[in-house]
Amino acid sequence: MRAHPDSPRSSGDRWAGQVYRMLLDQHGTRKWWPAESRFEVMVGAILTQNTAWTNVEKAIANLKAADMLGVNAIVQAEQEVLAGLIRSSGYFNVKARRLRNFCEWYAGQGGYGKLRYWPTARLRQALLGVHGVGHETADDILLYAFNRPVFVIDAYTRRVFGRLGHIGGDEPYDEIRAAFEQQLTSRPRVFAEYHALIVQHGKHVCQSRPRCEACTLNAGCRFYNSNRHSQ
DNA sequence: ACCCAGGGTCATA
DNA sequence: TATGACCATGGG
Repeated sequence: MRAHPDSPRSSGDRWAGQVYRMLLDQHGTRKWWPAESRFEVMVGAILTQNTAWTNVEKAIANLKAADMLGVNAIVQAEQEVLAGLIRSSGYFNVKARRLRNFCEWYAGQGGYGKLRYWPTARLRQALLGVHGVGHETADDILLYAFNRPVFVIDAYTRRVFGRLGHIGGDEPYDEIRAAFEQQLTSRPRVFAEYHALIVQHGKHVCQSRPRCEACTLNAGCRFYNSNRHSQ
């Protein structure tokens, strides 16, 4: 966040905190990952893979209406039925299997009551071992459901910070995550707020590659609010 | 009609 | 390690 005056620094290793301030100034604080329970967060994390959140909302509403938003209900459900309920979230056959895989693992480990005591690193490895749970999904669950200080990297993060020139954008997931976590104090609340701001902002940032030098985080930038522009 | 969205897995080189 | 194909709906 703020650099200690005496801390050694190689040039440009403190951008994460500064950008956070800028985004906060522009967009203000916002509550994020709307959900009524930890389990709903976990389900949402899987359903939102490469999918607009509005489509996920409908799927979750369907699960609730069918009284199916629970570990046991999902494990016991017929795949066709489950797939039908989450149809709006896209990739419904794949995601139905992923939900089941996750829930079988989750129940098998004793649920939140047991998993809450696992160290973050072990929990991440276990989550990544669930078929259908990758880096981002695992970290979504760690941050938003388990309240662990994990910085989530998504397509918006790569785009926004790639355009700012702080990263290339194509680095491996854990490399970018490490960069953020090393620059910021380890607070889940801040990480969650930051991720929300990045997503909010990312929707208005030009997507052209290679990045345009004139595209900045300033709302006054002539490319702000345009998804695409030449060069 | 085209492009994109809060990814992940698998086959291939 | 690094591409490409595939999964699929809904909104702009």
